[in-house]
Amino acid sequence: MFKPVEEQMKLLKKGAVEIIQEEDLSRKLERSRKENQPLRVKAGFDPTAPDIHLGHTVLLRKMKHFQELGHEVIFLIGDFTGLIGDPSGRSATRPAMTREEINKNAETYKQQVFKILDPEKTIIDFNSRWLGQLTSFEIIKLTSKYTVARILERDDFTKRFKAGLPISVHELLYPLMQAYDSVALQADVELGGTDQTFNLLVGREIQREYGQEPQVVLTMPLLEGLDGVEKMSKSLDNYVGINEPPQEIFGKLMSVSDQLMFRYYELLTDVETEQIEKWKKEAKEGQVNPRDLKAQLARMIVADFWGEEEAKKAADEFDRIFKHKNLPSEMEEKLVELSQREPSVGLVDLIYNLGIVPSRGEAKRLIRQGGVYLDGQRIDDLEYQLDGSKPEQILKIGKRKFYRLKFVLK
RNA sequence: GGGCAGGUACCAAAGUGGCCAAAUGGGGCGGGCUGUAAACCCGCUGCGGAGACGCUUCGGAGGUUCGAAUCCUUCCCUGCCCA
Repeated sequence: MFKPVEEQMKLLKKGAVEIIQEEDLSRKLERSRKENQPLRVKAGFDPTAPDIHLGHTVLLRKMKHFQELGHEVIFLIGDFTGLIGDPSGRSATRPAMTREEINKNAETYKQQVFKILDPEKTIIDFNSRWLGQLTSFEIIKLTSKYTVARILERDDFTKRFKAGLPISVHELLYPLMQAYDSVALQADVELGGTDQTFNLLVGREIQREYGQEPQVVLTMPLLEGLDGVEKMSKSLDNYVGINEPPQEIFGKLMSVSDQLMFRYYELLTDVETEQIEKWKKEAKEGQVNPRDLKAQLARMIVADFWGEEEAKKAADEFDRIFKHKNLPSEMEEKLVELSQREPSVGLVDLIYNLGIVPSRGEAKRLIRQGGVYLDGQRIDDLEYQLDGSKPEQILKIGKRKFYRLKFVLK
């Protein structure tokens, strides 16, 4: 029932930064195959960020690989952390979340996560189930199994400590709590981002202390955001949310650099590494137009979340607007009411009043700089008056924003 | 509790009585080039105004001054050192 170990390893290694220890993983796979027992694979998630973007999917996709190979994947929601308020975000102490909030977030998580994971095969669990049961005696016992010096080895603790930034005691406890999750779940493998390496390794130590075979740690890279430099995050606004409309996802992916495109192929698709390398070479030698590769990538990713049909539509629409410079097939409509007697309105007022820009100054700036088109005609006159007797006009702001203006006279 | 250093626009950071709506860099936005690439080039980036200019801003409040981001008082916040 399980595929040969070598074949499994190949898929599992794709995109991974580190596997500690690779031999351990082979051995576990070997045994699982022999005993026909799936591996227990754990990945933890914070209950605070229910808005999933492509960065999160790197890990989810790896979980999916395990599922496809027949293993048991546990999607662990760190609700215990949420309940007591994890301050590691520093600047402002994060307020503790309520049970209701966490449950709500968990629901949102499920909806989004199952766009990638197989709902039939995914076990969702909450770590409060066991962490909430620990007695203070047991907690002390747990903390006795690790030393302060070792905890401080963790890179960000070291940095904060050296920089004189505060580290509260319970933050020191988190790696241990997370490690205990592995004990409770008897995890064979734990997945996480490279930023989690330390915590994942503590899991190995603690499992050993509790007489379990240590888990294999598999880390995935943090996905670079659209800028290609910073990691993808909502706060930097360089992300692609998986709930965004197909058009939006497609467009954002097309704006990515060629270099980043290959990276995305590696981490966000199941295209084999050899194929990607081949494309890389071909693109460099001019045999393939990188644009086409990018369009294909964008289409694959849209298809993951919206299905093949929507993806094709998004691709066609994209070509339509940017390759053939046509109007998009669907545009946001804006109703403009004008008085019968004087059916005209100043362009600046219009843009501002429709809420397209935050201030009149911004509207003027756009016009002055030649970013405003009306029915395909660039308008750079600040005084320009729109004629409301023409009931429908197309307003274009910048390269991507289109509005269908409908004038209503009363 | 004592001592010290700080809090400036979206972020970083200069400015330490008028020339400051505030240098510079990043980010963002618009334009050019292009493959809606990236890189690069140009411009814009508090609000109102076509403009002249006016108004609101440099942690909060109050004060000195013809004039304050800059000086004084006080309060709040952050970090460091000592205890």
